[in-house]
Amino acid sequence: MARARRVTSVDVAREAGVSQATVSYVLNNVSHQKIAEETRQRVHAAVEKLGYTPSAAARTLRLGRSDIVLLLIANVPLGSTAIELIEHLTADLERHGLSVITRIESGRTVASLWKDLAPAAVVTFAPVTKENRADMRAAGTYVVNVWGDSEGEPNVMTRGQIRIGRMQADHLISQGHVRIGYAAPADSRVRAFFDPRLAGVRQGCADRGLPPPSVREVVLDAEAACAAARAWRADGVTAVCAFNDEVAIALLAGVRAAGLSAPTDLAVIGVDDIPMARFAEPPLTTIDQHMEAVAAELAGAVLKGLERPDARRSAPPDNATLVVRRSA
Amino acid sequence: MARARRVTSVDVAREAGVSQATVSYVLNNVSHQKIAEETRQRVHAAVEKLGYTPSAAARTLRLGRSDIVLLLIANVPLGSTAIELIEHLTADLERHGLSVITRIESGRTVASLWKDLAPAAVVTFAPVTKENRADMRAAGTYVVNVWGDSEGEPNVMTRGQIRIGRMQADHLISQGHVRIGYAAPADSRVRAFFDPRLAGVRQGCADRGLPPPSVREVVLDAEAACAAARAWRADGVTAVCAFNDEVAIALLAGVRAAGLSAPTDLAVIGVDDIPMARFAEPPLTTIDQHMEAVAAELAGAVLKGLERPDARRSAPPDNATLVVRRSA
DNA sequence: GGCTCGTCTAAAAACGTTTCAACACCCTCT
DNA sequence: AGAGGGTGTTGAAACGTTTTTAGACGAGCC
Repeated sequence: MARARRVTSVDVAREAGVSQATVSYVLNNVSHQKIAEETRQRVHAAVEKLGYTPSAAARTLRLGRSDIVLLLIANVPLGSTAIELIEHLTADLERHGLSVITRIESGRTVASLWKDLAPAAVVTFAPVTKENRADMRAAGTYVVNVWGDSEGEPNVMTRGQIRIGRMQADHLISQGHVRIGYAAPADSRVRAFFDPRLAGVRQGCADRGLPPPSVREVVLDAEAACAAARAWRADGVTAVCAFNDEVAIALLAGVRAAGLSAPTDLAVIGVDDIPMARFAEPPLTTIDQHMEAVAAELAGAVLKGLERPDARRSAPPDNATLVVRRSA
Repeated sequence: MARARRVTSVDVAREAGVSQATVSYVLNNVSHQKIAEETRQRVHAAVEKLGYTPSAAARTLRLGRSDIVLLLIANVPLGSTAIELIEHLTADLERHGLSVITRIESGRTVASLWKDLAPAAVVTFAPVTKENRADMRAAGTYVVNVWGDSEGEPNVMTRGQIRIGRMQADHLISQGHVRIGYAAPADSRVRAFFDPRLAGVRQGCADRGLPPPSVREVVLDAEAACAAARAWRADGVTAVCAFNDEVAIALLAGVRAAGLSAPTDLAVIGVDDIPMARFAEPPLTTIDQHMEAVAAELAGAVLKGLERPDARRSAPPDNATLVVRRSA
């Protein structure tokens, strides 16, 4: 038995007793073409009756562009926070007819995939070379920078991430700490988020007239973390902002290993509020990001870039909350 | 300035002095059509010279199927193990001209995305309804089941995951434990991997004539884990296989909270060897999965399903290693 | 009535592939 | 000498959209 032929727009046209062109006009809500209300109804009825779904391939071929938004993600573990962000972003854009697709990237294979998909937009959570970005733009793909500072190009997430660092610093300072440390991740793949957060901490210190934070890398290893804790103590640092909860937890382990205790000897604050933060010894004080707000901002940027009429860019003021436990 | 026109196969044909059909035959290595070696060379030279890349959209339109492999992932945190699996799978399939794309799925929107992409294959790390699977198959998409038991349909990963559970049990038994427990994850979204691993543990116990494992859910919460630890002790259980390292670490926290100590009162073994396993108190004994082997097996299944000529299915015998630390 | 004008619909031309059917050409066989 | 059978190549027809261009129709105006 032959595979059932696909329902095409010409079938719909026949069913509705109109031409293929009219079907297209109706379905795409073309503005420069007036369609009689009654015709419109008939077309929609036919679509419904036949169960018509347009062929994305044909559409892409004709338009030279698909309805796909490509999310490039670095090959780094994705915590529940990241997953949540992706999910909200997917849902938000889906609502506007855009299909979000993610690609875990380690190498330089972006180009070929991009050519294959001809996506409407690319969101870069992973590093993309400047020339790749230029190529994409030249071909009409809208590129949203999330990764790194992207050499002067605007970066949507930066502002929010600075605020996160700022909140960390503010909390520690409000507890009376004066000499602040910053625990950087050893994994360079997460620099994208690390830089702005550190900037936020710097800002926080500067605004209160405190010395800039003392930055150290904390490897996820007990001895290394222990050494770092000791070094900070030796510098007179009494509280540390950690890049995220994982780093914070490793550091807490180091603190214990050094025979010190948190928060009296060294206070520690993380970011993300991962499930395990509760089990840390002591339970970890941290910053909980509101991913639906972050996602909404990102989705807004994409829609604005695509010049969708319904793109309303609402800057979310409250994208994070402080969760006070016992470590700071 | 008008956007530069795309280089098409007709340009290549003109440059090489042959017809479009010939270009297509050469580039696709069509078997039923003989091509003179000299012509073949000319075509390749022209492709090179003009920098021709075929339009995936046109190809998809014509063939009704794209070169995309869609990875459906549950909206669950992806540890480095999972990321590694995805990366290897991507690389493996890329080598065969297939583009891997992942989709983080929480809802039922698979269908629309699938229709848009017309992927060659779908790999389900997330639940997909039976009828969705049937639809896809009917449309010619090859579906690789990874999630759950999929109602009798073959599942590529099951065998390997059973082996993981088996290894956990074997280690504990070799240490002299007789009454074994199984710490199940509270998150139902990971059942796909949970069921077969538990089956492996059951098998291990049965083969040595031991009673079946006592299964308890361990929520990622200190008190809950503490209660679970006590309950197991009360049942005479002396060692527990945890679904993964996170569960194991939570359980270890529970053991400490209960005033017990591992491994003397309760031995614990995990799966995955996540970075944090080293910091657990005591350092966690666990199973390290070899993701390149697992990915290779998965890639083999996909290629076999697509009937690619170069699909060689090598069953990897050694997909995991025991990492002995101090918790068991 | 003839004219323009506005509103609506339709025919047809792309978009860039793959593949069927046909065709030249040369060689061999009867 | 003509038929038959590979070889290597090609023209043209799909695939399912969107969009341009043109046309039909009725109404209003001189």
